[in-house]
Amino acid sequence: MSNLSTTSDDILACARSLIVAGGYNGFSYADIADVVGIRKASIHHHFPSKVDLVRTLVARYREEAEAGLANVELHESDPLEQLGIYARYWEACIADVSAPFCICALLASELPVLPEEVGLEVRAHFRSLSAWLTSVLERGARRGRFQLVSTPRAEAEAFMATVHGAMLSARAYGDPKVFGVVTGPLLERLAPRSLQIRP
Amino acid sequence: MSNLSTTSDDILACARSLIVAGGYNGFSYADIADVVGIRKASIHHHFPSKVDLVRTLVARYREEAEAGLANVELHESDPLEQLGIYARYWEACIADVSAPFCICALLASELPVLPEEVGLEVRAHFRSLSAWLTSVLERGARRGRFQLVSTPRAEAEAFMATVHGAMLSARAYGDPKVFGVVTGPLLERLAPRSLQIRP
DNA sequence: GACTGCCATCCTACCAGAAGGTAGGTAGAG
DNA sequence: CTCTACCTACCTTCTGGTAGGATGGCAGTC
Repeated sequence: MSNLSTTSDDILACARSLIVAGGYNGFSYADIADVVGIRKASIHHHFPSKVDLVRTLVARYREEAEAGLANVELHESDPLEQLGIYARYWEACIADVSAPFCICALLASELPVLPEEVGLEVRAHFRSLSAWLTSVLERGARRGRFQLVSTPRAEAEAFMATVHGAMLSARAYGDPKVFGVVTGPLLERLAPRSLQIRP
Repeated sequence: MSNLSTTSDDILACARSLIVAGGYNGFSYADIADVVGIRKASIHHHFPSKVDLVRTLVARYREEAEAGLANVELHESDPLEQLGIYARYWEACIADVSAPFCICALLASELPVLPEEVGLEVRAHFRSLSAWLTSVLERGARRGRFQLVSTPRAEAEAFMATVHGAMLSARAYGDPKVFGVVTGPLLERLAPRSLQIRP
């Protein structure tokens, strides 16, 4: 039933983990070929160029992310819990070795040398994530659930930046726990104990 | 008087800006040769291998950073102002095009594919910066200048993560102002208005 | 069912250029 | 005479990418 062969997905999954490890210039078609068990040229059949590969990869990542956030919205209505689910999702990803970094955050750091088409996708993810966080914070503030120091937009940007920075620190220290140490108080601060008891 | 020729410094400065743009795998000896106006082979005279080049580059960066922080310590005794100087330093770097990213933060994102020797220097910078921030926050808390939610160490990690994430966001949005939007409230939060009037 | 053409997948074999790096030489300063 | 800084010329390996062929499944048609 799947309209895309498993090989194509394997290539994408492999490229994803390679990008997570070393960014756009940190891997080659040969690396993917080795892991997937296919010849270099065969990858070009599925993705004519490296730009094609990474662009579709990031586009799909964005879709998944947006679907994930929509799902959070669907199953949890409390803004604080929504942010908690988001933070704990990454905490889990970083704790097991599966995906210890957001590929868009990683690629954003090399934006100046990224192919334009890839860069556009990366920027779009930032806008989309920031928009969601802003809406959550806005709603939370309206309901008196959050105690915001500045505007929802600014708080959203700060939240996103801290999460991304926490990923970086966890990687730098080689210690997954750092992520939780940084992001835990982040939620705590948005909704101090006094607000924890729901009306 | 300088025990290192200007060429050597030129190479380092050039490599630095190239790394800021695209990380370890984002530049080549040929790129440096083009900019500095020298042949590829001549770079090998100053830095036998790429690892040598980047290791000394990061080592020097660390030295400069530590000297800079020591200097802050020397000229400003107020902890809040110290953090302010640090934050505004980066704000200025990002605002003009000079150095819109901390090379250690950038390199940390590609840590898994970095040569070990370079990785060690990068990690060392994180530890050193975190130690300084911790000491500043500790002192500030003792003096009743800061209102800390968690331990000085945790607050320091959060501060550092947020600054790094703010660099990333500024780059992703292509808008230097984002850095200030994120880091401004960060200081504001540590020392609320009520504490601003010094005893 | 057998024949046929088509298309997707994967292959071997190749290419040009870029990568990091080496060998060996020259010019000038001390 | 030596040492530093730089050069030309070259090497190997990797890079993303191409050309063209083998295989094999799946229509449609007789």
